[in-house]
Amino acid sequence: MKKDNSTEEKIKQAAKEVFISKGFAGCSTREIAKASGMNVALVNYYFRSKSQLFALIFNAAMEDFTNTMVEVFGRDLSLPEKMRILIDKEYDFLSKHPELPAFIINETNRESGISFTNAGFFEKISQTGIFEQCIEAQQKGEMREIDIRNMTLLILSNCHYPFMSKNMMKSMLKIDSNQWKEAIELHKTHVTELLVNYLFPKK
Amino acid sequence: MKKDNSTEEKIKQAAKEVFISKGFAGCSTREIAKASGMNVALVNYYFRSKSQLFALIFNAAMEDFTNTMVEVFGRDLSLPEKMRILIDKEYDFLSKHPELPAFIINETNRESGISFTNAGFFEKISQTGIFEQCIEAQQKGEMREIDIRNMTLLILSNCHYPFMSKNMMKSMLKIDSNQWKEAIELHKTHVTELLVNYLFPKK
DNA sequence: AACTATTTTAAACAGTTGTTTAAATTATTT
DNA sequence: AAATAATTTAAACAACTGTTTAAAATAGTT
Repeated sequence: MKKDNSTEEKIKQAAKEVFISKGFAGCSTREIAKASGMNVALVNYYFRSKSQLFALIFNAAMEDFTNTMVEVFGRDLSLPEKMRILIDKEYDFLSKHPELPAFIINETNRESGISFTNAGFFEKISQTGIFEQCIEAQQKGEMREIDIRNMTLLILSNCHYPFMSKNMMKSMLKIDSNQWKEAIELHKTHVTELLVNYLFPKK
Repeated sequence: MKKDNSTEEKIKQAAKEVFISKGFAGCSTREIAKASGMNVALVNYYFRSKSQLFALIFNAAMEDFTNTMVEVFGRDLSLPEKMRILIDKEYDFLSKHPELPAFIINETNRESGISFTNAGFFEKISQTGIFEQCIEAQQKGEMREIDIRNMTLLILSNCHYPFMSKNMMKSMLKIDSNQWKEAIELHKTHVTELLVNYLFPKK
């Protein structure tokens, strides 16, 4: 049937890069076609429309985006251990994919944007048993009384924002890329202590 | 001379709203013209080009964006007091302008985007004397040994991200706008304690 | 009043946008 | 080898993009 399935894959790969770095509104189908070495008609031949191709990319990105959390929460570890490992893994992952948080948040905010099926994030997190583990830890007095939503927001804020704000911080603080890299590496240790100390205070 | 200076002002006001909510790439000059009740030619008559109008809006937004920090740091207060007031004021400000952080960060990340003169942010912050106050507090042992850049990043992460991520969080956590509002109000208190406790630990 | 400068308008411009068409090419099946 | 199906191409489409033009309308000056 298919002469060369790598055409479809090439377009998808190029679309991923272009969409994530420029956003839906910031690029054209012709740009994606050129980046993949194909022509415009092929983009719509394989994916029907710019919007449908985008939805594909977005949902995959969302999957990657929430993967680490689901994976780490699902392990058999204490909460402070999970927290430390999660932050470490998030910083690792985002060092390789620094554009992802801004992409997700942007496109989620775009009017008439993605339908955002949520891809069952809440359910996946729920199935890890993290909620029960938190409630239990709170009853034992090992964890601060904090809504799980606020805990999530604290984690995401301190993991995502440093990468999203790279260019802004470089300009505001007048630092170059090397200094930023140093600052980020140091920042990870601050964030870890900050969150662990706050969420699991020693009496 | 000017028949009606409100024309220029109307366009500027409409441009501000449209640019901030849709971004430079996400809107057209015709959309701005229509939003202001004027026509396309007038936009370029008063502002020469979409880019120049955008630069005007962006720089003003950047000014608003960094205002609170400069203002609070310039007061005659202790560092923990400044921190508490700053967070309170940031949450107040961002409740009224929730789209601003995402706008600034997005446009700062856009390729061939704004020249971003920085508007002397670093100098303005420096002139408040906050750096010296931090060093002094650290020498007295009242403040944790932390680079001022990392301190800044901690503050911005925990103030900006909650507002930028509103739609994402609503979807991920399956909550409505009222629940989000409650969560944000609560979050402010968490962030305040989190940061004050970390930066100014009691021995 | 006539004249000048400023503001507003409608129309046009060249280029780009997402998408579709129909023909050409290639692969697969018979 | 012939017939069928899948893939690729170049070209076209209508709508929209930022910007400019020249004429019309208005305001200000003499």
